[in-house]
Amino acid sequence: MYMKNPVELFKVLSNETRLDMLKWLKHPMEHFDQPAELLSKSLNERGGICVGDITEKAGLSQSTVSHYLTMMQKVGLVESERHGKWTYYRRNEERIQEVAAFIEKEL
Amino acid sequence: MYMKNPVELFKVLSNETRLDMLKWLKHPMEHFDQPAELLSKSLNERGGICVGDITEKAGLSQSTVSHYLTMMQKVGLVESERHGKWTYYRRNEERIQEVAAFIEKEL
DNA sequence: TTTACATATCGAGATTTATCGATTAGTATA
DNA sequence: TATACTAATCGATAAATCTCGATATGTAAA
Repeated sequence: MYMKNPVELFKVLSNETRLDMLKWLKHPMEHFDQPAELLSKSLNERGGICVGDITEKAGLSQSTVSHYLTMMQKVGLVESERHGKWTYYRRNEERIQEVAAFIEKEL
Repeated sequence: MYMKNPVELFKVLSNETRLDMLKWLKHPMEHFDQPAELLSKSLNERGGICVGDITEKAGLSQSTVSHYLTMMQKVGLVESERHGKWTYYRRNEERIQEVAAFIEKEL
């Protein structure tokens, strides 16, 4: 079981907005339903959502949201992919299951 | 799945000492092995450890450790039982498994 | 090659958490 | 009941986190 720094991970998880973001990214279609002509902007081929859309949904500043996403990426909860001007973020489901397994067996 | 306030829970988990305490309480015999004549002070019938012993092990002040244990109890990670002058704390294994299940299925 | 736009980073003030020593509250014993 | 001891609470300071606006960086289009 690999869990390098549980404290950092839990710090990232101890914020309402960041938890919301994980939830939104779990079901992007439900939370980011846009007109069809905008879908190509919002959703890349693997379901990632761009920072701008997440910012709008979160109701916080762009800098804060970008910072949050970077934190989440650093502990492996999400991964990102840049396409042109946009950076798309999506959940790292494997990592999330690792976290669950860590708590179940090692906490 | 019952998880009233995940943010509070994760806040409690985002501290090295509190994580250590959970680990110590998981295997009390390994971490609190005392001379036989002191066992009755250290261990109550269900494996709880008293605040004094945890304080000594943690290397923080008594007030801090008591505060930490109270936090952990409030989110259900541990439970306590008072016997005379001592309050014995032990893990709430059911709750910990609930947390794992929450992350696995709902995060 | 300017310009425009999306995201990332920086610096700072407000809020929250960590941690202590001192004190208070319970409990048992002399 | 006076004393001693364990744990909980209180008040305060230091450290960390939250969050913003401003600025910088990267990319595409004019």
